[in-house]
Amino acid sequence: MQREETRQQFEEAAYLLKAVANETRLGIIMQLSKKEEKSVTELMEDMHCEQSLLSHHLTDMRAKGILNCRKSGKNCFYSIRNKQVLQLLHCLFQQN
Amino acid sequence: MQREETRQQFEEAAYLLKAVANETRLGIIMQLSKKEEKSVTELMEDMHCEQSLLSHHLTDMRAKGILNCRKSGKNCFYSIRNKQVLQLLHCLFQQN
DNA sequence: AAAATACATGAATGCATGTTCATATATTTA
DNA sequence: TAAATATATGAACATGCATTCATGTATTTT
Repeated sequence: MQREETRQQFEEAAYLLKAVANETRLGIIMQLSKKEEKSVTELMEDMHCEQSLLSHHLTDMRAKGILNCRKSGKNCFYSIRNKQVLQLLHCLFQQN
Repeated sequence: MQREETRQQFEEAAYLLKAVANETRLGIIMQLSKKEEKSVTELMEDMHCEQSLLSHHLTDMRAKGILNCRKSGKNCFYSIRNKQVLQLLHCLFQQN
């Protein structure tokens, strides 16, 4: 595919898109866009999502640099690290 | 997950994201964002992408309502149908 | 009408992803 | 210190997706 720099940009963009191209993940990002940080339990309740499934997604998005995690006692507070996903979310849900 | 309307919005958004979350597909969209419409051969050359692979992606994106196809003689001219992907592309590659 | 061109299709394969279930770990509370 | 709470992890499985190869089909050119 075209110039090498462009190709790499596409690889990176595709990587990011893949990392969020999922209903549950978009839900997580949406929730975290509303409240700086939320615990897993909080997310579970907001989203009616099963603990284990949520945890897998959170762990994975964290590993991919999309989310941050702050531990505090029994809780784990997640927040958005890669701000580009916020723009993406906005772009997807803007009301034109 | 949250209110049903929101859930559905997320499903739709995830569907769109999945449909473009791929290096080759982003390349196609980028090319088509530069020139209203292009034939498969033209895309092949621009992208150094194998015919069959390209065709699969094109067919699929067309089936998903992202691209349009206009036949003319031996050629098939593809163009962008779902304009939202242009916004997405712009969002992904804007230079801040 | 035969050959060439442009594109699509389908099978096969391998890898990635989403989900569930069971279980582990760390922390706190009783 | 035992039980409860919050979260993570890993195996297992099913499904999806990207890619390649071989071949099909339609159109055009010779």
